Amino acid sequence: MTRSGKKRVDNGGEGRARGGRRPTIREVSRLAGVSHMTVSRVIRDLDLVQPETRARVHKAIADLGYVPDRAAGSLASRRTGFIALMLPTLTNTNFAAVAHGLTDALRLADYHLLIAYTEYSVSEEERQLKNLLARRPEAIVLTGSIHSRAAEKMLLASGIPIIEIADLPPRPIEHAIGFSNYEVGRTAARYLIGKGFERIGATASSNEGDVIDHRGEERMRGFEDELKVHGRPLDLVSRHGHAPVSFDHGASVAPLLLEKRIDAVFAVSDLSAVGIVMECQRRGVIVPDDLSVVGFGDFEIGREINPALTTIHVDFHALGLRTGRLILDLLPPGTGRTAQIVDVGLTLVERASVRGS
Amino acid sequence: MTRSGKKRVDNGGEGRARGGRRPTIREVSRLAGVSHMTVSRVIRDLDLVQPETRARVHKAIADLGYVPDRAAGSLASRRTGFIALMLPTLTNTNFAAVAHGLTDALRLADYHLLIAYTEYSVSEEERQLKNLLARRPEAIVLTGSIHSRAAEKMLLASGIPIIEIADLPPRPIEHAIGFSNYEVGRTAARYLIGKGFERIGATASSNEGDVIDHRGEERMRGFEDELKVHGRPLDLVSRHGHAPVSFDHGASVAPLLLEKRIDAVFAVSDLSAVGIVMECQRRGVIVPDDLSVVGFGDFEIGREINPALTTIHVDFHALGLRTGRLILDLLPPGTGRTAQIVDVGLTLVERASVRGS
DNA sequence: GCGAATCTTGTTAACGTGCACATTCTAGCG
DNA sequence: CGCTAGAATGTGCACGTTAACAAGATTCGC
Repeated sequence: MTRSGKKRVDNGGEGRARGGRRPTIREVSRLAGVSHMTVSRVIRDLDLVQPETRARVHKAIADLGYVPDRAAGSLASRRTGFIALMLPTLTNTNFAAVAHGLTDALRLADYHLLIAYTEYSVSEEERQLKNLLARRPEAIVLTGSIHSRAAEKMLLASGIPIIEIADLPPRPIEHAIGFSNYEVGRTAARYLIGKGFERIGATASSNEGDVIDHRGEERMRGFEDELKVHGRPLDLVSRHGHAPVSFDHGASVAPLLLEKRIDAVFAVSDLSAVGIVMECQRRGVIVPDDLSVVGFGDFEIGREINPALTTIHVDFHALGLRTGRLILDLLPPGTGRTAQIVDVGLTLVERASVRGS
Repeated sequence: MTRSGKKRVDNGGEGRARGGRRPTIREVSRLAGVSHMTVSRVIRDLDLVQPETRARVHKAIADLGYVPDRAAGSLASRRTGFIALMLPTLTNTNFAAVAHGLTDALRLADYHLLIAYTEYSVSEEERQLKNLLARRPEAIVLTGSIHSRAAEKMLLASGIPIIEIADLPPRPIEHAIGFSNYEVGRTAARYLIGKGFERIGATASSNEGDVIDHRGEERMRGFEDELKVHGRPLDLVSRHGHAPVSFDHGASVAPLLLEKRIDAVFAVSDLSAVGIVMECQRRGVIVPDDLSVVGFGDFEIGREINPALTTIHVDFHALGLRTGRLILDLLPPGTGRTAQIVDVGLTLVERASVRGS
């Protein structure tokens, strides 16, 4: 007991809160007349505490307004209860839906999401990743498949489950839950070719330096490859502006499409597609008679506009849920670490923005 | 030195990583041939380390792939680097913009946002709050002004800066950065009355039990009060569906508005307003000739639709930035704690969805 | 009614870092 | 050359919790 003598004696009272600082588990234990471990057991609901003791502890907790300190708990238990999530942006309702789905799956297990966003920059991803890993997340979820060398190295060294979502990389780092953006592009191209269109185009952002919408680019690649397979020219496929695309991107691209006398266009995102439709409205160009439009992402707005937007649907909320459940499966220590690759698939939703549908 | 003798000797090597566990600052220090404090200083960039020592430490960090453990750092320094942010939902680009703005302001200071969302439920807010406080955030940002008694108590007891955003409560808990939702409603009403409309309506969600869009309701209240001031009837103001409103809400509400032969309608959110405009398009009802529409929030889509939506604009990204900067001002210990109340104002943006504009 | 099993509670030592203070080293000065 | 101020680095412990194990209390079977 040599150490107790050195302790500051700034809280003579039994379990009284110390100057300004938040009460600790020991203060609760003193007030309740038990050891701090008993309090710890009550907090974590460990079921080995007698009802009356438990009640006494609960009262002390309430009286003091005690809130456990998870940082201390994390250190002792080596479990932080953090899941890291890295997204390109939050101002895209589909990505936000992923975050919601993940949270919904993890809520009961008392996990917290640590969200970072990269603005589509590979170097920013690396920077954010370093910050996130310092919080010792128990799993890390990230979008896309393009990462910096250093980022991949950090991920591998972290020793935690790594889940890439919203794409199916050819060589996933570990787990992957998503769909093939390449197939999205092919599906769109096949659909438009099947509808008998002659002058088929596509539009996306151009990739400038570090800022790359890799998944959008995959969709473009699939689209182009499918055109090639059918012996179609690629000269109507174009890239403009910087990632991410937006309504405005579509609106500003529309005149270029019309100039090229395109019959049908695939936009790598509904946002852009909606922008195109709106600009056509303004110019008296009839969609789908004069120009047919296919988007991607099945954003809510696509269902509301006139004509309603034909698009390729992916259930992003479900994707988040699924990811959350995978994490819950993976986390109990000793769980086998065979890599999971899940294709959640995609659906072409025919609405009215394509002629002949 | 009685304790060192008891230490486990599972890492005989100098600074070699221990079985599966991540390297610690002490392993780095051994490899670099310095004390752990020197490493700590290098990590935190404290400028009292000789260049060559610093280089040696950096090399050791790189060789081991060392990543500092912020949970341990938090415990020791009593500073977690967390800012808590509670939003109704993330799938609303304006709230997402707040999160972006906040992150942008805090990025350099190495803070992490801890985001929770309440789905517009007061009890869920309380639950989330308890979880958040266990992470010992250094400040907490929350939306709106309605909280449970227990939540307010926890907030006050936390001892950290509390910032309510996106509204200006009559009696803020502490700081507030936002605008008056009540004034939004009044502004909309004044505008429509000024334009000479006779049959003026408004639409919002109805509040069911625990799930309340309080800020939307404030806008409605302001709208109604202004109608009253001008001796107008309130029978065209109605509430339908549950929060949050959406495009679909507007679309399903539109027929009811048309049935009532309303001239002009204020929707508490652009999302709903856009839905109304789209449904009118479908029914051959001309906006603004047959029905004028005013929204709120200035969502990007409102600028794209035809006719473009007249709305009330608030810069949510700037609101987030401003909040971040306030936090940075507030955090250095010893900073005066006079409550800051900031009105970021609002602007009516006239576009084409109102007749006579 | 006594020993073993079980249930309940307590004791001690980590967890990995930062603070406060102590110590060593270096340069400058008379 | 000795002394001192200041720069550079080191020592010991505390931060608030949980894991592991120990010990006391209670129950049960025969």
